[in-house]
Amino acid sequence: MTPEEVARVAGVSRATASRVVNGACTVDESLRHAVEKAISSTGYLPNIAARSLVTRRAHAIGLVLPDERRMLGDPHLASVVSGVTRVVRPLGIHLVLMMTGPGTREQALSDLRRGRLDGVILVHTDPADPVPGRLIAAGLPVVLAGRPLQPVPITYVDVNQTAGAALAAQRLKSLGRTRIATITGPQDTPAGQDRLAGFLAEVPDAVVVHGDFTGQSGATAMEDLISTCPDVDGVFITSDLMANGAIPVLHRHGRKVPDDVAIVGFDDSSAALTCEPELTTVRQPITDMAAEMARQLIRQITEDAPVTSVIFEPSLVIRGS
Amino acid sequence: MTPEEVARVAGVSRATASRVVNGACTVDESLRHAVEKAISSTGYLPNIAARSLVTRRAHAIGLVLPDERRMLGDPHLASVVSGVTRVVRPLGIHLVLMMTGPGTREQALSDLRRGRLDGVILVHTDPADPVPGRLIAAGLPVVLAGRPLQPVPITYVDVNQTAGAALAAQRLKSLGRTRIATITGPQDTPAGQDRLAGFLAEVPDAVVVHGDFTGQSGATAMEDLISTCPDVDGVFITSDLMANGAIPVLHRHGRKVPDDVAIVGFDDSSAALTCEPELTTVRQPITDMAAEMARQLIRQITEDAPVTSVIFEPSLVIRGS
DNA sequence: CTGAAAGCGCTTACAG
DNA sequence: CTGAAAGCGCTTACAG
Repeated sequence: MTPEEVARVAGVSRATASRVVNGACTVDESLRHAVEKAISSTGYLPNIAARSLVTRRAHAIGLVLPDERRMLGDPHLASVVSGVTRVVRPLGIHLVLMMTGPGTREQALSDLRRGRLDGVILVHTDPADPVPGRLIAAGLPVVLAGRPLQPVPITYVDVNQTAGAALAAQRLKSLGRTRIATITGPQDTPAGQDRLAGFLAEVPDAVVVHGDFTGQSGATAMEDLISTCPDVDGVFITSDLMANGAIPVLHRHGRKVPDDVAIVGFDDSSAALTCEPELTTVRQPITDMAAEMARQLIRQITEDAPVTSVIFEPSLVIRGS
Repeated sequence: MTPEEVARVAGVSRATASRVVNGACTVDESLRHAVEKAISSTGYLPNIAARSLVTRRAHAIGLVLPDERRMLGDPHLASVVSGVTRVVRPLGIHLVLMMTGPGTREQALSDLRRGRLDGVILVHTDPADPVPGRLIAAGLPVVLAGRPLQPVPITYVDVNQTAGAALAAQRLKSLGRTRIATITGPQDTPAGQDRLAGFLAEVPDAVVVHGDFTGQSGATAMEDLISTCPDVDGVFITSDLMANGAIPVLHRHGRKVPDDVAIVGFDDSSAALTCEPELTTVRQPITDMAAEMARQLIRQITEDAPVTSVIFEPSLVIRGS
């Protein structure tokens, strides 16, 4: 269990034992072998705190999420965690989850500074939040999930929102729909803006009703839409969650999906499968995107890489709507 | 930034500075004041790795989740994280998320042993998984989310599943329903078993159809139920997710909810609100339960508390179904 | 109540 | 290639 023990059993010094543990290539083959044997026979596990103290690396990254209210019912969380875990786990890096609460936005910053965290991934950050700016100013490793509202020099990964919206438009048009509408996301977010702009570029005369990505807002927006534009026959609903709320409203008004009204969603989250019928939607590869965020963050930590952005291409998943 | 600096500015020794930082009560008031001033003027933040090295405490706990496939679409994750965060954050304890992947179940155990984690909360552990047993055997701090299938001496927190099922039964009976059924959860889990047993205790002649808590299984089970028992007028669906899948099937068969068939779910997760109509359901206070798990775990870590179990009472949330 | 000193378990120049 | 030694930043008996 103790490093001295390992060294003694292997007949070498502690320094050599340490070198073997850390995979240094400047160790004689026979000594390396002896040490490896000693390690497995003693069941030795190096103490991370001691290592961190000298290497100045915590081997932990933070995933900073919005508050509980905004996360509840969010179908992405598990996928994001899964994607980050996939790259972080093999490296022995811990993923620490920080859900924003009242007065705790500075926690990540402080953890970074005191060496408890090597970097952070920021999800759904409020544009008014000063913390990201301070992280960048301090030169600390940080990656954003999604393009920031203001163009700041920060690494982020996103899906090509505009292209996704175009995919939805093309689908609706190829179905021969002529009275087309869209239910938007919040217009103070890049995703909300881009999905609308991308759609209007393809369907300039689309009817626009505003939502905020939640199921509740999808239902309300659909009520609006039906009364404003009763002959609507195709709608691009810019999140699966909103589609989930909107489709029952159509049913209640006696419209069949997709016969009377065709629907295309956005996300391809688990919410797409709880729609009835199952939702045709624009797929965002969330898990892969999360994995890429982790990779970018680790690059920044280990080799202070330049600021970049990586954009994934969306695809259309055709189901029953 | 460095502890020497703080000590020098305050005109005391490093030991005294350290005592103030750690809130020792054996420090003269005036010195304490000087140190506090020096800390804030220098912006000093103690290094956690160094502290961990000597206190042998990582100030981090693990939340061990099932694999991605089982977590996808799980509406509880955000609530659990939120509840744990609520107690852990003020204590400066990190929450590290470990999503089980192939060949990684031992990670938590190894982290615990090498002092990277002070304890773990295990969620939805596979009954066949040997890891929990080894954790207990090693005397490591661990808390289970939900009663274990086999009675093992381990601390857990759960909801009173039987009482919850009884609540559902009483609701259906009070509505005057006479042809009552239930869609069960997996019968190899305590929750699945208890919700069925509790319901049958109240409605011995209930029709029983099996599900596995997923939306997909809810839909399938409801198809079965309608053909087996076309005059059913009330059903206890033992998870909100299953209800989410089952209700559209009823609509498709022309049954109105709740007029023709009344539905009671279980969980009161976000899935209850995406049902149409909104779901009447048995509420499990997941966030409070998660907070309690964290508290129990911390007690074990700091004072090796005895094994206990704490059971929360469910309540009925009446909505539109 | 306070300070000098030892020690927690590692890594890594520095000699050899 | 290898080992003796210093040092990472803390805490905590131990004297005083």
